[in-house]
Amino acid sequence: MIEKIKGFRDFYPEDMLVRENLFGTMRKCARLFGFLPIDYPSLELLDLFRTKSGDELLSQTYSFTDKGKREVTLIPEATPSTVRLMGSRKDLPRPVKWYSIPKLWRYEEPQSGRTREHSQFNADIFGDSSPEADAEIIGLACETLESLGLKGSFEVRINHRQIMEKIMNMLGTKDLVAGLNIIDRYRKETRENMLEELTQNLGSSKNAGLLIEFLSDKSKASEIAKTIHKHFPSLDLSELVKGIDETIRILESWGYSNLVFDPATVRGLTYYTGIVFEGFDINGKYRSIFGGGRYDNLTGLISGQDMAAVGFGMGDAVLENLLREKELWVIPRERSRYLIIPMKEETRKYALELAGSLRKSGVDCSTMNNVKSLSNSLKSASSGLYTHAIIVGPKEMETGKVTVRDLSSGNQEEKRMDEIH
RNA sequence: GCCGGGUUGGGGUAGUGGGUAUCCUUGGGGACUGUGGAUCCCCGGACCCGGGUUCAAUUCCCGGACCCGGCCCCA
Repeated sequence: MIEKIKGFRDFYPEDMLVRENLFGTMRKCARLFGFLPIDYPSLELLDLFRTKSGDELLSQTYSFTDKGKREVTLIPEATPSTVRLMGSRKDLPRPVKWYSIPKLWRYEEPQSGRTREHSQFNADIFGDSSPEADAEIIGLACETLESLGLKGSFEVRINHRQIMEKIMNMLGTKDLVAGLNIIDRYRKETRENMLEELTQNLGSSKNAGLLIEFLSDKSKASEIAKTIHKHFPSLDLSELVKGIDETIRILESWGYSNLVFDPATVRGLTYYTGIVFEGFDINGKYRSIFGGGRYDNLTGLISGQDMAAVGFGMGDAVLENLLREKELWVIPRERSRYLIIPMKEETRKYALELAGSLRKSGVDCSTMNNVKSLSNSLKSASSGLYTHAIIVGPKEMETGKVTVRDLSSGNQEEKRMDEIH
């Protein structure tokens, strides 16, 4: 027996039926918001990811040199490929709204909610820098989770990169990127470590203390201005706050709740330029369900043409953890699956003919291809693969009707073929 | 890359420095000849891998792989 590769997953029908439904919901929601599907290779030149990231990310790619001596990698994220597609089609009317559900790979130690191969629902809007576009992106993420039955089970933590940059600069940061990186670890570190690292970064323990007070002040999203003013009364960020306020107002008008302003959400990636956000389960038990933000400069780096862009990614692993916890990881109620049971040898051919015509009319069915006692046949039929059994014996052949048995209730009735669906 | 805990048929388990490795379940076959999705009978299937200690290792020791979880990092 050959083992499968570490950190990769097999999926059996009982999970695939749920997963297909999950991805179906994502596609349906994307289309509701006016996004169109794209896809791209699983393998790309490593250079595509060099552009925007440092050695750290590159060391965590599933990469190798191919037979043509090219450095290639299984794609670790969706955005660079999406941007590459965007850059090759300068004829498209904007805004461009695309979604995809690629498999992504990362060479890291697997742990809860993180595997080496996962699927990620990804959506982006290009060429629209408005607060409305930000709202559409976050709204799509929210709508997807709500469609899955998670309304009220998650919150969206929202922040803005430029707000944080202004604050960090005011507090005297010596290294903005490093500073944001420290903030990104806020919920994982002890207060002492935070204070020490931020004091180092800001060169002032007083300012580090002020910043920590601010970081811990998660508030309602509608009160961003108030919260910032409370901590930094001298700072005027009204222009920036205006945009993010508008985004939040739109989201609330669409009925999405549990939006919070969280100064500690900054996202690790360096390329974000505007709004940033992450979705978490309300108990904070899992890693982020989705995350994203505005990255107006990245398209320029990859495609040579600057373009506004905002997007998010939502992985399947954490989502599955959460759905299982909420007992929502269930095979959806769907179309019936019939098993046609021939009672006698002489009815086998009839059973096959029946299957043929049922399929022509769009009914999912299989035939049992051997003849056993009826109780044994029903036992086989009740393995969970089928919702109904169709019993055909000499009697049915004569009358032209069949006996249809509901395998969950045990009820059965005589039906004409055109009554089966 | 680092740290902790695991690993016995497909799934769940019992047990042991020595003989045919336990039980349940699932799977296959049969009896039972149109409704007991039962019952009964039969069959298949496992000690993660490598090295060491030992007369003898599934069992003890070391290493590795994989699984679960944590760190780092987060796309």
